[in-house]
Amino acid sequence: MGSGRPTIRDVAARAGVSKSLVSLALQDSPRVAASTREVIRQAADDLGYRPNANARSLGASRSRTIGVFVLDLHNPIYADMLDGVQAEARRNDYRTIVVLGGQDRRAERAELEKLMEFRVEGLIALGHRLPLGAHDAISQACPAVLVGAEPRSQPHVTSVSTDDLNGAALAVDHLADLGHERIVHVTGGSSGVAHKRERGYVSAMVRRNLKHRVRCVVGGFTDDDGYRGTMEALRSRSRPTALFVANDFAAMGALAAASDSGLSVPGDLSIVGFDGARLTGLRFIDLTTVAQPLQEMGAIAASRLCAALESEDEQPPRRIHVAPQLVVRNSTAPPRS
Amino acid sequence: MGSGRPTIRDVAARAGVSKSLVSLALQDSPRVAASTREVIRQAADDLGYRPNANARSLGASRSRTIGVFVLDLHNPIYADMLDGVQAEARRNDYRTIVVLGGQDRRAERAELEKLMEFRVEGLIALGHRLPLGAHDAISQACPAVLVGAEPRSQPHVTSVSTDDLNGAALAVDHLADLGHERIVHVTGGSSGVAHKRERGYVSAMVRRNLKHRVRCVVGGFTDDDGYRGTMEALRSRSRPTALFVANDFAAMGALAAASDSGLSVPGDLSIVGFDGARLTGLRFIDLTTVAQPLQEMGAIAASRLCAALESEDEQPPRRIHVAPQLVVRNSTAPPRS
DNA sequence: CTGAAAGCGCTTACAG
DNA sequence: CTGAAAGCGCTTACAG
Repeated sequence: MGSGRPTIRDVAARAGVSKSLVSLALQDSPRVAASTREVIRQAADDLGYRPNANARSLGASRSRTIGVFVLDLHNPIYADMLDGVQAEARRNDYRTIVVLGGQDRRAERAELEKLMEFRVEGLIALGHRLPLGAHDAISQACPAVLVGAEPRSQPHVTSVSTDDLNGAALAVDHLADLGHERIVHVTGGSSGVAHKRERGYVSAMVRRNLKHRVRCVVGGFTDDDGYRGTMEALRSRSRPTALFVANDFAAMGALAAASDSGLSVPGDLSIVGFDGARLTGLRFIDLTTVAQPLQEMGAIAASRLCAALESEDEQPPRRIHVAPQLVVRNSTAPPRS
Repeated sequence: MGSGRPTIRDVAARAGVSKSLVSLALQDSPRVAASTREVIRQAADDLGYRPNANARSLGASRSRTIGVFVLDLHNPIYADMLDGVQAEARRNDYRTIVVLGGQDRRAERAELEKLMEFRVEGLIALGHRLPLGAHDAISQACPAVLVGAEPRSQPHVTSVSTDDLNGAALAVDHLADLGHERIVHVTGGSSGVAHKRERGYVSAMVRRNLKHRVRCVVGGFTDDDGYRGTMEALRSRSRPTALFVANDFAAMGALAAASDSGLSVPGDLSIVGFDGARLTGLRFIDLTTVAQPLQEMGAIAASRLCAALESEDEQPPRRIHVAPQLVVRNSTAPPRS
């Protein structure tokens, strides 16, 4: 196929002009007469002409394409981020190519190579870490922005992440305002994001004069992790009345642990998650959570990246923080008096 | 950027051979001497050479790329399908470009145009319908396969879908085997897939001599739809003891409706979903469901498409059906005696 | 087994 | 405002 499709040359012939003019006209260049432009447009339409993106990239020596690496499509928060990225990229007249990570390292590298072979001009990584091998990509002068975390060791990468400290504070304040004191944190494990949420919890507890109540149990970011962490928290003699769980998946595990322990939520136990995946809004889940502005984060990343690509001079890398928002649903209530 | 990167010409110079030979060697052509090949490989490595996919597509007049249209990334079943597609495409040495639908029609068309501009050689659509405008793409001799439904009006499109009739039968048999008789179906609405599941339910009920118990209430494929449908089903004087719900999202709505009605699941009410999204395996959900072999479906689609692209002669379109499998979890049990 | 040449479909100075 | 020409980085007959 391919050779059957009309090319710029066919359009030129039909419009009775040169190829160059067709190219210019289709780019909306002001250098072509309005009337000519119309004739060319018409000819292109008549022929059902579609530009060949590959040829265009090659000819222009730039692809106007940005690569989007999605760490784990099974976590729906990335779908939201992706929506934001796509919309903003389109607005800036950039194409996107999305590839998936998360499986084995080999596949992940291969996907990244693919991006490089397409000659993407920039990279957006959605996830809590840069994809393996991204370092190469970046050092080869392809600007990158990480959405969802701050890279520890890549100061030259721009990042867009939620203010996790403040997010944790929102959760603690909400629970404390309801009258809870025995608020336990089921942590997210040892990642950077998890640590921040943990630190945020601790300082908020201190600020609320609940320093003596501070207690963390180790969890993680999966359903299982949340389940186990919660079970451990509940084993304590002075049972918590509320849990702040590191993310929504783990919070769903906490919900299950509560139920398995014969505790009703929010009657016996209040639970707050983190992330604001749409899923948590399902009636059956109905989880109070600290929502990240996911679409906005994607949009900001795309808009930054496009700006960096447009301007010639190097943009300084930045750590951009967005504000989380507490979404109160049915998993939290005042403690039983 | 771009011009800074090494090209085939740089590799040729370093290896002391012609560009043609480099091209051939990198394609693993048997026409180049093993020793030469090694020299060339080495040179390429030394330079950190990465082929330019755009140039390659243009030069070869084919892209070795297939476009994947994903209807709704927020439904996690598509992530599973996508895994299958990607793995199989890679195995066949095809690249994939994935684009997202589901928002407004304009955006959907634009995404499809993008695919065409990349000159994808084939199209895989993940969802219950072909994307708007796909008809153009297909008529332009780009073979397409639809995963997740059978297109009603496009006989020239190959499709891979679950045997919904049989799937519904699995659900009914499971419930009937447990001893249920008042099994109500909360339908998926008016789509083709929904109709098949409904028909499957009816014939299975008849086969089990439960014809007099057949009862459908209108639902849909969302959480809300399932909630409303279930509420209606429960309002009846002879309350059902079991529900077969059209998909997993709706089944989660059913779970919520049961809970809001003070009914325990599976004690007072058994619920079976359909799709087998990973989500349903979460402890807190723990839903018995008719699982589609999602990854396999994606893989089959990719493998068919690649085969069609390799062989010169037109492949006849096919309706491929895969077998669903019942996953028994904790939302079903014998009825209270 | 290897090389010189033409071509893929665009874009972009450069002239006019 | 318009056209002829060179070039983007590959691949692919065609010779040898």
